Amino acid sequence: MAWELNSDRPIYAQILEKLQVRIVCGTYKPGEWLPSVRDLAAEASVNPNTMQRAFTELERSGLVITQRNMGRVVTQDVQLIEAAKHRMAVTQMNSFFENMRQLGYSDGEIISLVNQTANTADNTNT
Amino acid sequence: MAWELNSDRPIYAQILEKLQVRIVCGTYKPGEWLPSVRDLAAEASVNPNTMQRAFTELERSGLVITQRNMGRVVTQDVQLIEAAKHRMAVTQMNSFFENMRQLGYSDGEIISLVNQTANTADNTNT
DNA sequence: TAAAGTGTATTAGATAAATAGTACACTAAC
DNA sequence: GTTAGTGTACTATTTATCTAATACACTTTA
Repeated sequence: MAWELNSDRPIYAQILEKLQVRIVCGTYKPGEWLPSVRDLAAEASVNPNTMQRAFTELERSGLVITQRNMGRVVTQDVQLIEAAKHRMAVTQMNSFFENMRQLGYSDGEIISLVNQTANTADNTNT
Repeated sequence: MAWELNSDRPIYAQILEKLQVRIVCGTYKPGEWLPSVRDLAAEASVNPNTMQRAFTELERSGLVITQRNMGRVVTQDVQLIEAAKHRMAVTQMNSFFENMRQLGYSDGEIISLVNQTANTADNTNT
């Protein structure tokens, strides 16, 4: 599983986002036990402290529940997961529109460009 | 003019992007003299060294030309500016699609959501 | 009981980024 | 010539992040 961490943002923040994505997109399923902090840190080639910090931040969203001395599980509250997914999508949408408008594109142009991009097959490997 | 710098990324990188945007969207027009490093630093509430670093990086794109001991001007090469604008738009589009797909949305759903968001009037102040 | 595996906490060191303060060489305007 | 305003360079300090290396309390399992 690729983590693809780069150095232009704090690593713990990148890990936090990736964990959120994996939960809302179903890679980690509701009620499922997560790998241990040490294992995930090794998988991501990162210090355990860094992974721990990412989880500490992730706790607050309620998407994972820590069962001390046993591990962590993904919440079984599918509505909470769906709400997080929706919230992340809205954030993506708004920042996308804001950035495109700042570049000088009208909403019509944005829609047109989105349709073009969606109809292009080879835009997944950029 | 609002700079809206936050701490989750290097400040010089954020400034660099904002300067690029201001050039491609016409806030700073072709051939126009830019404010001095010291003035811009004061305007952005940032150390002059940080603003200087942003400009040093910006030089490489060719969007601004430094005339030593006199100041900096925006390039008059409108094709270069247009190319930069297009490149930034493509980058925005691709990362947007990548992120939305990772969240589990199909291209059809993305297009639908984009249309909804564009038709919503109050999404500029989020 | 003993061992292995959890989350968690702590201390120390390394690195990058931002700030602060100062200085230099040059140009334009007075 | 003098002064003000450019870009640029330099050192030192502070802060945040990441790493490294332990250590502890607890649960599960053998």
